Amino acid sequence: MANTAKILVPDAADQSGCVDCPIRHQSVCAFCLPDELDTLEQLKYHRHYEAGQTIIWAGDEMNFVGSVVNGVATLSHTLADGRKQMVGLLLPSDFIGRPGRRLSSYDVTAVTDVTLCCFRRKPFEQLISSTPNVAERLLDMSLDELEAAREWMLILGRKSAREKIASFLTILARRAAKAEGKAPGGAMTIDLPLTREAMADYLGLTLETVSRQISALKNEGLIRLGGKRRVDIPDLRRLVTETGGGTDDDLFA
Amino acid sequence: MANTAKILVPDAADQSGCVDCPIRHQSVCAFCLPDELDTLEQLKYHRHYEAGQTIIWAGDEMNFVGSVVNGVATLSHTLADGRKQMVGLLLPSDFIGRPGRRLSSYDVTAVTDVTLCCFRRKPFEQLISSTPNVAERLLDMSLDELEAAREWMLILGRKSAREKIASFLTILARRAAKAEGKAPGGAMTIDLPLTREAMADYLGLTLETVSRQISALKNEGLIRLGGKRRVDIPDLRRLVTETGGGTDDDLFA
DNA sequence: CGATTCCTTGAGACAGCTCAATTTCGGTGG
DNA sequence: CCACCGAAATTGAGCTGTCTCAAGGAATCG
Repeated sequence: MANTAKILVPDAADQSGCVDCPIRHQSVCAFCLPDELDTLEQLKYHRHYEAGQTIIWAGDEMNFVGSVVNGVATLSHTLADGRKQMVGLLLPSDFIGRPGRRLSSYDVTAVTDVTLCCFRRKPFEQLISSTPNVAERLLDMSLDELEAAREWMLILGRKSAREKIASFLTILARRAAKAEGKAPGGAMTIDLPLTREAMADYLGLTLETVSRQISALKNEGLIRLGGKRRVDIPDLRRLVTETGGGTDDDLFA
Repeated sequence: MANTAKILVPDAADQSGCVDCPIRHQSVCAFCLPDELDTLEQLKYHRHYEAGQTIIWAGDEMNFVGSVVNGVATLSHTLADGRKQMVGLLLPSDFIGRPGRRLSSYDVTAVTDVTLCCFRRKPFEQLISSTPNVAERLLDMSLDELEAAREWMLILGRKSAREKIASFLTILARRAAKAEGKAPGGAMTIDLPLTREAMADYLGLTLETVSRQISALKNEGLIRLGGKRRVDIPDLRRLVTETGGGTDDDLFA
């Protein structure tokens, strides 16, 4: 059930080559040479999931690995009593799955419609051994994720609710700027990919507290809301001031 | 200053070969063949730090990477106002530093006397390219650390103080058992490598709350204390019950 | 055995949680 | 285009777990 990808629409990317792939230069294949790309092209296949669908349950067998091509997905831990903590926010080019692991350690959920570029796990494991460029890129991506996780730990362990929200918005703003190839700063508008509840699961808060803090930032003019999901940041620098510090300090260093 | 390793005593391990190294089969060199070990042997050198010494400050230049041979070290983030969150607990065989990164992202501190087996960064980076066995092991270790960080995020974000303490003790017990090659379970005794304050920094609590929760577990007979640092766990299963669940569930699966 | 560091315990304050209405947004069908 | 509906978000009031501030007590080291 969990692995049953729903075909939403015929996918142009399935036909077109890796060369035109939107995540070509950020994903696990970023370092690949043209002939290596040809090999990948043989092995890859796309899967589609609707917003809200569970891609994999924690503990389920996972016979593929892959990259997010479009959309947003989350990794999360759930306790027996229902408490939930998000542990990964997967944007386009992020990698799902672990070579050498048969069972998923997390619940993986599509929060928007999602397209994955997948490889069956076994062939991909061979690929890693035979293609140093893939292994090297995967190591680098994993170390980036580890750093992000550790920054996140600082937020979870030591920041106030207000600082958590400010930090989260700043992270999104920075990622959005990077994705668009701009430098973050000044005035920006971001689209929240997550509901208040999902933000709460990200930040270790309740959805009510998230809502209250967002309202507070709004009332103080640090942000403006357009609908529920659109956030205007008139001055990113001022928002960063509210994060309590951390890596974000270097944002404008 | 930060990189000035203090020589405590002449070190036998400096003379003896990698073959006799206590972390030979867990560390980054675990997969190396005998001839590869010879190469490493040429490059490696040992450093010693006293308990309490800072090995590297966040932002400092780090011209080496290395493995913990003896002792315990921590990685931590510190905010401008002094709030601190530990983000890594490094035991023997754990790796310090990131290939390709010139500056340290964390404060690295020796909490006991520590011996590191080091490589200068540049040669090590070449080593990774030329020795797939090292690269592969490093990837695997990094992914293990990422999983540990994500488990830790669940603890930080969603668990109560009592559950945090129980989780922490359970993690230590499991690691200790693994290091001794035993299966965790039944009655165990562990040595806390950390002060109450360091435990608080690990768990995102204050030292007073840590102390109170440890006292509570003691008064309920879930643990016994021998001195400040020795903890008797009469029945690990019962302690696991108090962790609130998570990965620890599978401990006896 | 004295000193220092670490730990424990207490009392009061407060941030964030819980429970409970409303309100707003965004989509859907008339 | 408008009225309606359900999901998501907001806001309020009271509670509770953890923090803060403060005082004393134990372990470890010279």
